[in-house]
Amino acid sequence: MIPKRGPVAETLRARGLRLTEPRRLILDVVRATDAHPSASTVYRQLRKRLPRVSLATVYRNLRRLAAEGFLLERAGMDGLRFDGNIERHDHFTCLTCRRVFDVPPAQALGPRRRVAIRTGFEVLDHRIEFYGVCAGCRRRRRDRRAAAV
Amino acid sequence: MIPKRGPVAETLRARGLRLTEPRRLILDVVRATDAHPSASTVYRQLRKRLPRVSLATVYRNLRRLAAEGFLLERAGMDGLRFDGNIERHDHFTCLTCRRVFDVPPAQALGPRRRVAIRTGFEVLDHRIEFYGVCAGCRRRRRDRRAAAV
DNA sequence: GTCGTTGCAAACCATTTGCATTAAT
DNA sequence: ATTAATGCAAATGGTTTGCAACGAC
Repeated sequence: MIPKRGPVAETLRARGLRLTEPRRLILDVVRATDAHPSASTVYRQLRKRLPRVSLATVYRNLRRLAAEGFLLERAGMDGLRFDGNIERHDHFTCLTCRRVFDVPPAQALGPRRRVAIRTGFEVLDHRIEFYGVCAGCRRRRRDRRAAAV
Repeated sequence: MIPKRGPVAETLRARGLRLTEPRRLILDVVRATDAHPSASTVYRQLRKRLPRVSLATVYRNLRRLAAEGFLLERAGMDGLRFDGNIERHDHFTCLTCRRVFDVPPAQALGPRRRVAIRTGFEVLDHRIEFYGVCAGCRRRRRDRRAAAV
């Protein structure tokens, strides 16, 4: 739970921004999950705590919070997503259930340097997206197979 | 230029699909560039050759061609993009000009196996997204600095 | 001739914006 | 008191869909 006074409030204030109730709760909702929610998912969650909030406010705050570095904005195949985890990390997308999981960052400094040398580009950052079948879907697949026998 | 008869036409026919003029030219347009065009960019290009074509046809074909494996569908921060290069490869996004460049695939089998072991997920594929400043933007930046002196 | 595909227009849906009002500082 | 932020409603813009006509096979 983000307090009304604290590092978040101060950082915002220093930039002429205010920690309003909707803003505080929106950051709260996104930080509380690792499911990379969409704006409308956040909205649905938020309304439980703040029934009069508008979807426009959710959008405005998600973008603003991302711009200020409190959240990460991600473009998924299914639209805009928000990530409360701002640490460096990679992602794993389950091709079966489509869920996106956080995974600890890979040490891919090798490839990074290689790209720089090959292309003359200045490589500042990188993310790896892994694709496959998550543990739950593997189990389900296995069970289904067993049942078919 | 994709011929009316050839591997593409045959693969499509085998799946009950037809190689129509719009479809042929759409695949052509996307394959002719490495700029990861959006639907409307493809549309603009296509109309030069087929003035009566509709945007709906472009969308329908891009999705269908991607579903059939002739193109890759990519979600960029600026919407849906299509990639005519279906070989395994990674991407480099210039943080200055926003362009996305293809880069040869990195040998990241190490990280891949590591993720599998750590998470119990079955990792089938992965893509690396690199971010930084491309050669053109670096040069421009350098020139601007030189001019400022 | 069959049936997948097209063009057109309307529908859809996520996201954004204008504006009068509210609330954080 | 000042002015950023909100709720609401309307607008926007990219993407999809229904349907009659068309065209690949």
